[in-house]
Amino acid sequence: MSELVYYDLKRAATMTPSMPIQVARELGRRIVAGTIEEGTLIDDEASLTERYQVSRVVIRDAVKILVGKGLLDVRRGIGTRVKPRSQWVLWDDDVLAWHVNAPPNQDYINQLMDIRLAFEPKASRWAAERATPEALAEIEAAVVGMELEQGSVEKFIIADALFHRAVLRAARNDYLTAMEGVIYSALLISVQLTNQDPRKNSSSVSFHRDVYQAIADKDGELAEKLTKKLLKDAIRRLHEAFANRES
Amino acid sequence: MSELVYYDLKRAATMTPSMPIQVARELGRRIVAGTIEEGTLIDDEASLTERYQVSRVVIRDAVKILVGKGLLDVRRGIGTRVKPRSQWVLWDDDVLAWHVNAPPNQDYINQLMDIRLAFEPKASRWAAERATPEALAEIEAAVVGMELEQGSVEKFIIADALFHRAVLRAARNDYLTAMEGVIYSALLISVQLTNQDPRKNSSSVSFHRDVYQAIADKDGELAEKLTKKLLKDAIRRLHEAFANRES
DNA sequence: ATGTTTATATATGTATTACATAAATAATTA
DNA sequence: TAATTATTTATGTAATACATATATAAACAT
Repeated sequence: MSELVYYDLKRAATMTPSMPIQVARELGRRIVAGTIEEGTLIDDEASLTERYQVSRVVIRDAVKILVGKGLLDVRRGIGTRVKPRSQWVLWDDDVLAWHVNAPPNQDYINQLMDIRLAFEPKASRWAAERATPEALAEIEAAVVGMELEQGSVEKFIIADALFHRAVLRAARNDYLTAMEGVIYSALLISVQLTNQDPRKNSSSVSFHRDVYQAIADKDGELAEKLTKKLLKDAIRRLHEAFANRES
Repeated sequence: MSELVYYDLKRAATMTPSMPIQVARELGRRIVAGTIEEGTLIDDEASLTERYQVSRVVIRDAVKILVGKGLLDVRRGIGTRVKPRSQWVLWDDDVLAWHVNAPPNQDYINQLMDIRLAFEPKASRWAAERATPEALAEIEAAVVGMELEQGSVEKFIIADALFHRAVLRAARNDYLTAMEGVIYSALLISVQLTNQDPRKNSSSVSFHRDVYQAIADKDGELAEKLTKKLLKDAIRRLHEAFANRES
């Protein structure tokens, strides 16, 4: 489980990604994980051609993908350098996905959860105000999916992610919709960090149903409040896990 | 004024962008503006090579940039198709910049402002709670910049943008910091839509100073509230402008 | 000895040609 | 008529050559 689940959720799991994409992922993962440090010059095109046994065209394509995500900076005569993290396109789906495989970082997950706390309660409110019947049905389907549990931890997390995605979509704002990656990344990293079976939080599923009910009842105020509560509970459990980790 | 100011703010204004970037911008602008419609097949590589008088390598690089932003979908044997807007990487800086030059769209600016309303008040609160002295100084400098007005509308807008950016940075969350583009895009489009001199809103500048003061006083509650008020006022003025537009 | 200019090495940028491969369409055959 | 097989179209990859920006080293003049 991990990055692969992320790509599943994004339906971006092509059977055989093109060669430049494969190389870009390989390099991207290493950069995000910190294996290749910021400011470092990576191998030149000739060496990479050798290492990955592909033509220069493929290498250059791969590098260009990472330049687009702000991970690399290419300058002729000099080479290709890893950009400082502050300049990465953090909202990018691949960058978010690669973080799932990176070494656990408490500060990072805190930032993700803060962002969720900023957006999702508002999204719930807007969903209550303007969700279409289809969007409502999608949210409820996700709740049902969580309730069934479906046997595996992985499937439970996917159902959880689908719930939050459905709420974002119901809010009918393209920028919110485009934020689903933050949720996937946060959920997947949380599970790894706490190292707990999320299904054991007995209250969690009913919390989700309550949010759905508030949205279905078009009670924006309540939907916002409950979503905030739901997220703060998740954050609390994360902090508890950190505390245990230390000891 | 327009897209160029956006790039100024992002400090991305290279004197001479590489040829692939030039071609990508040309195509990107047209797609975002809707000149090239969704689902359309764009010209094939040979034709584009002809039109722009560059090699196939350059065309392919340009196309690949737009693929990275979700604007194009390339499939061999078929050609290159404009993806539906729902799949664009709306958070991308270039995509946001190109929207500034696109035909005015009320629904779009509403979405941008809703997003600002979701995260900026929270950002102000966090800024009040954790801003460093340097970050505080940056915010105040921006307020002073607005107060001086500096003669031109353009410079005033830039000062305004710098204020909101400084607040985001002060909140010390990398994902917030990476959202500055939304603010630039929203400000630039707003000015075009209302077609008013923003300096004429006499209350606006003092509102900004009030927000700064709350942050400096570490009063998160107040900072959040004032920012919400400031944004709602901006939204109200936008709606008034729309009303006048109709008549 | 120091500062400036000039050559050279290095690495990416662009152009060109050739061929591979996926997808759609047309032609052929059972 | 349906299934199969060419053929066409357009992108994917490879290889080579040369252009150009940058840094480093060498030569030179003061």
